[in-house]
Amino acid sequence: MNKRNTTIQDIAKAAGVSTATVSRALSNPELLSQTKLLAVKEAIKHTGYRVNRNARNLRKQKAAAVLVLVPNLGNPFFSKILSGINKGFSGTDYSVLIADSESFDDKTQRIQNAFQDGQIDGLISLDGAFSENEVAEISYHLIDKPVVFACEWVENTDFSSIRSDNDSGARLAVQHLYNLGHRKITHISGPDSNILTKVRQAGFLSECKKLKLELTNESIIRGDFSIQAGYAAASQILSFSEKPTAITCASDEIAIGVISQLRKAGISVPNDISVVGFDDIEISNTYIPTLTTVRQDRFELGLSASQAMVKSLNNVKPQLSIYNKVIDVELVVRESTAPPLSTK
Amino acid sequence: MNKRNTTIQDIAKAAGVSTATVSRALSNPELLSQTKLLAVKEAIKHTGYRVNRNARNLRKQKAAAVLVLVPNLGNPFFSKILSGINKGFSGTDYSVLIADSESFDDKTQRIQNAFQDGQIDGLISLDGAFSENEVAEISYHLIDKPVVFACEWVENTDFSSIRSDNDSGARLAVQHLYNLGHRKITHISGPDSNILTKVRQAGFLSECKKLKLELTNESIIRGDFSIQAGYAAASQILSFSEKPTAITCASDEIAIGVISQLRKAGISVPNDISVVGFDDIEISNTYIPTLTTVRQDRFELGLSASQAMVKSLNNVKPQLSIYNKVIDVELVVRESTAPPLSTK
DNA sequence: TAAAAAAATGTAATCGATTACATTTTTACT
DNA sequence: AGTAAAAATGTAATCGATTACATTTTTTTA
Repeated sequence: MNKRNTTIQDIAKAAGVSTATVSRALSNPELLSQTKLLAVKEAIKHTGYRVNRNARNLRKQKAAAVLVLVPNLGNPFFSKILSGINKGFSGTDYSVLIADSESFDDKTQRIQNAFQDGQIDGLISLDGAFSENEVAEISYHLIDKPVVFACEWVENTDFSSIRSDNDSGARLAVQHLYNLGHRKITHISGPDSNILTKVRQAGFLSECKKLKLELTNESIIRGDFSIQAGYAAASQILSFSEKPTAITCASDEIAIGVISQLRKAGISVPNDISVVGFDDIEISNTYIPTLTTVRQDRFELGLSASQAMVKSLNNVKPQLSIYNKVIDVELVVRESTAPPLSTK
Repeated sequence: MNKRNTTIQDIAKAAGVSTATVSRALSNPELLSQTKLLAVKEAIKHTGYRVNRNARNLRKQKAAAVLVLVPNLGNPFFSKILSGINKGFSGTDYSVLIADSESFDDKTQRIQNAFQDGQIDGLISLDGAFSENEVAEISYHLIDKPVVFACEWVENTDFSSIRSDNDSGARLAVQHLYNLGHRKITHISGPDSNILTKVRQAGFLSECKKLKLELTNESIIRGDFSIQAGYAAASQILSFSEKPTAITCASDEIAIGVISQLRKAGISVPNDISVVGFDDIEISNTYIPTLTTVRQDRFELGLSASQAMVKSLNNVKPQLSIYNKVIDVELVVRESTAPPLSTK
């Protein structure tokens, strides 16, 4: 089994043609006569020949691979996005490399290296946490290399991005609560620097204003996206003199943390306080109570991102953000929201 | 920025040495005199030169990449394992390719192709669902190519594998319930064909026998690892004339499904029935009730697998399973288990 | 200090496919 | 039928690093 590899030379000999013809049979079959094409195909089938990627890539100066940068691979939130990305590349002959932002201290460097090493042709980043400097670095060194942001993105750049309609999502949550009769709503936000947080919070505030809901400095609690942040936020809320009747969260994890902590304090969701999450992660549909939340189509996010990347790769276009897409979100009403006590 | 790449020739010229010397400076610096080494290093630093992976790999007949086969990328269970795998390869110059078993119909073919194409040097499979034929295929064609199974594995093969101590896990769950006073326990198992299921179920049965617990044909309910399977199992249990006082599950998802469904039928966990999960996924610690479960160290699983792979890769050893490892599990006692009603 | 051994360095072939350019064959047209 | 245009095919250079083998330099040894 392990002599020398079958090469294009072998095929050429077997089919009685030149190596150029074999190569053409592989990548531009329409250039060949039926006769030769058939002969080559026959020889290929017969020997089980497969092209050597390294040789092809070296000659073509391609990597035939794309790097996916994930902020934290251990976080299950990203798995569905990855799945979508993978789907988008199946059928193409690109490989998907996955890297975890957390695992190296200079991700900009790491990205540049990967490009320079000829390891990748493009970058899909689920991580939007890049400083202005870093973006400048990337833009400068990676001119005409395709970069697509998925889920998160970086403000004021020309990079393509595929994102959920976070603004609408935040508004839908408020509207839903408003329609149930809630008038005092608190928003638990994510980390300051995060773009999703900003947009969702802005949507929340804007919609509250639109509905003429009172806003105080207790209307926003800052956290991160974690369950622990939910715990902390719940504790804060418990200390408020006038408690909200409803809470919208920047993530489902926060929502779960909040609910779990409120419950420990004897406050029932949704009887005493309603809670809306964001994302619709796996567990939301089976948590007790099941979670009313804003669904992001994570698979679609990944799929669209990879499709945009494939297009970019084929056109060898500069990174002008030709491929931007905002994906609709949807409010999923479940058990964690109900009319406020006063109206019952 | 985008002229010709800096090559080893450029460095050679700049440093006043031959290309061979530059190459040695890169991979066998100990062969060089300080003088030349320094000159080369200087030139490299100065030009920002990076080796072209395709050229190197072509010449060395390596891919410098490993394929990770995931049964279902969309399932968050795998993300922590992936994270561990990634960690294990950071610092090496191997890339990690990820593929989703679900996304192609003939995974054996896919694996072989990846090897033949020179795309990968090794395979880490989180997917243990290979038929005898498939294993034979792989063994035959991939002689001396390293293959490591992580989490799942295939019986009666020589492939390396890193796995949790599933048997102990199952036993720990039974012992815990037994100690609480439970005498009638039902196990909700996973899909028939799955190796994890088999081992956990065997552990359950064996431990029950050891403790002289009565076993009936209602002692095992077959499902899959999903929440839905938990729903279904709960419905079945509700129909039993004599209900168990405790349930052990082949996964946390099942456990959550069971709890959620029992609750809808007015049965409280742990007051009426105790439930133990398996895995300790993210949510288990915040589900209501928080879940007593058997923790698998998924990160460690991935890390060990990648370390075994790196070793195999370096030794170019055949796939004799030199690198097997069983990782300890741990029972995490939380709220979903309590003494049975009768003893209260 | 000369010869032998060891260390350092260089030359050039090599990995396997692609493709610019050259040549041959076929088709189309007058 | 003869020629121009188009299609098919071939030849050989090329992508960039590695390494077998050859050669030079340095160190060791007698």
